[in-house]
Amino acid sequence: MKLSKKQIFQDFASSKGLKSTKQRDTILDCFLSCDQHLSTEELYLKIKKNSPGIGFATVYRTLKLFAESGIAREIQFGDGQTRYEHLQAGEHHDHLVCKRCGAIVEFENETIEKLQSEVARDHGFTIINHKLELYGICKNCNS
Amino acid sequence: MKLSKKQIFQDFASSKGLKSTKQRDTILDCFLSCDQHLSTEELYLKIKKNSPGIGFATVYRTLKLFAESGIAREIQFGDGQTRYEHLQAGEHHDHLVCKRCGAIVEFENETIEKLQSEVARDHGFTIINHKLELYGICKNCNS
DNA sequence: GTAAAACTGAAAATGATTATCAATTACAGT
DNA sequence: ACTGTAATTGATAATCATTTTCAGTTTTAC
Ligand SMILES: [Mn+2]
Ligand SMILES: [Mn+2]
Ligand SMILES: [Zn+2]
Ligand SMILES: [Zn+2]
Repeated sequence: MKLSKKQIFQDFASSKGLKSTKQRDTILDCFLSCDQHLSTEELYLKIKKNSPGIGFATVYRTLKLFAESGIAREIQFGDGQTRYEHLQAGEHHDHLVCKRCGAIVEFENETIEKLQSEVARDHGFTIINHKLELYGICKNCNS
Repeated sequence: MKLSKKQIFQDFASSKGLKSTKQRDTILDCFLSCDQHLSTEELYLKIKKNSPGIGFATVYRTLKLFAESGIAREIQFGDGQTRYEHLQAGEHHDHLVCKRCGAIVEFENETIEKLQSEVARDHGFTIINHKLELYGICKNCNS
């Protein structure tokens, strides 16, 4: 059976000796209920609506923990803000980004991934991770 | 015949009504004589050796002009610094980046590029540019 | 219950980059 | 060569996202 993200984070927390606090619970709930690819500030503003009192330093700190625990992935689309997306363990995808409206579409392409491995092998590299982003104009903005 | 980068920048400058200054000449010479993928600060420090007096604001401004003129490309490898690399008109390449020693290897792969176009087409996107970076451990650091 | 260690929010600090501004310089027209 | 205007420059201040600091608070093991 697949562990829930909440469970995964709890396991991570206890293995690290982190304490359980209501702030982290609040942030985790909001993060999980939110759309993908939110910036730290966007999430902070959402959280403040229901839970004023939570400081932005805590949101920054907590999102980093989510990434470390494996339930989130840090991404940057070049707009100067770090974003976080939900990460399903073992899954991977890349992104199409609309330069006009900011829309983000996810895709997976096994052939591209394979070719990347080949390129790395040809150069003696051991790949740890990669970043593939296609920037352009989306269907909506085109029509 | 292929225009030199110096020529290209001069043409760009005059078409934009930019004036010719010794600072820009100095920065252009240093940039062209330097290795690829230098950060603004790295270039600034190199320039200061021979030409103290040049301010870093000018280096920042001038590198942006180089990018605008088409002789340089802005790149970011996630270390928080913007880097600039020489750009041959019409050419394109992607990067392998060593997470241990920082080595950067360039590669081109026509098949990957084609597959990217297909992915974009399948999603109704018109691609403007893309970013493909493979992060890992290089041959040297592996052995 | 107590004490040690982790956590928190507010505020200050950081680091890369950009904007401001007064002084300098380039250059087109005389 | 002289002049006027607009571009350029370097120093400095300002931004902006993120991180650090720190004093007070909360968790949790004993
Ligand atoms: Mn995604
Ligand atoms: Mn390159
Ligand atoms: Zn769009
Ligand atoms: Zn290496």
